[in-house]
Amino acid sequence: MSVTESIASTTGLTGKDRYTISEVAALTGLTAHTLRWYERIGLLPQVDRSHTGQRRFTEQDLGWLTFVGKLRLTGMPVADMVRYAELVRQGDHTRDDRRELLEATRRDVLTRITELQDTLAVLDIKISHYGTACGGTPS
Amino acid sequence: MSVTESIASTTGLTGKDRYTISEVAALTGLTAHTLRWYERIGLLPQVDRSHTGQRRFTEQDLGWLTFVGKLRLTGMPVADMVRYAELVRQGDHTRDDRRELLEATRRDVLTRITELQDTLAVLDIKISHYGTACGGTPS
DNA sequence: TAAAACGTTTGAGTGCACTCGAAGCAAGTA
DNA sequence: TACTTGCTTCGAGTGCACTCAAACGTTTTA
Repeated sequence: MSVTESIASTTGLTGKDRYTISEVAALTGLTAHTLRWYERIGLLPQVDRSHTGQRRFTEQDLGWLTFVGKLRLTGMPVADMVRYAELVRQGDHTRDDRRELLEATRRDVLTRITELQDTLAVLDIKISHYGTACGGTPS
Repeated sequence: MSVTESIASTTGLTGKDRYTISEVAALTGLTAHTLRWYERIGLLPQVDRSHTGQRRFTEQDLGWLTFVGKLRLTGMPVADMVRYAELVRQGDHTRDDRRELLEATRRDVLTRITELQDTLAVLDIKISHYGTACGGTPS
């Protein structure tokens, strides 16, 4: 979604409606290899093809990839993301499952934020020890 | 450090000063295999041995493992943790390097927290869409 | 038209962080 | 004494998420 928006906002247009694999690689930071792999495992829906069989990504695909990128940052396993993608493909009757999956993910993210803040506190303590000339062993 | 402290606070003693590998496994959640592997790669300092050659972990070791656990949560590669452990072993003249390493890690952690909060916002938007009966495709 | 740049597929390889198995020794228990 | 449990080492295996190679087809530029 945000990639789509940024294209729209920086070009003043809706943007092209078809992107080659190398364009998408440049936009997302993923490699072409990874994009093909994502499609193969079902993390990307069936990508449109040109008349010669080359991939042509839509803005929807870009939006989905941006979201997947965020999920990846949470440490969600690819298999779970594939599961979510499958639910989306299966249509409207999976809405409850999807919401639940997202809520579980949300809880995980909150936990991870807490863990990281905890770690941050430990790091600050250690760094402050180094800052002063206290000479303690950092264990 | 916190493991040591919690032992001290729950037993009212300083705690034993030597722990078997299975005790440490139970305390840290790591497997005995992993603990041996940590020592082998230099992530743990040389662990003391009993007269029969069995490992006897000290409270210092426990504290170090707790810290390593925190670093692991940040996604720091094991190789970097080994590097830090080496600096500690090399003594006081590596203090500056160590502080710098910790400060770089601190910056990484802050970045990751920001990323996660960003992801949280996206999740909240999506969840709110599911919460209301808006029927939009989540892409 | 020729060359380069980019695309396709399948299947195999890589790097990380464990994780396990096998073979064997040592201490404690019935 | 026999059994159980736990320890040792070494090297191989696992699961994840890519990552690459090979062989070939297509599109664009000079």
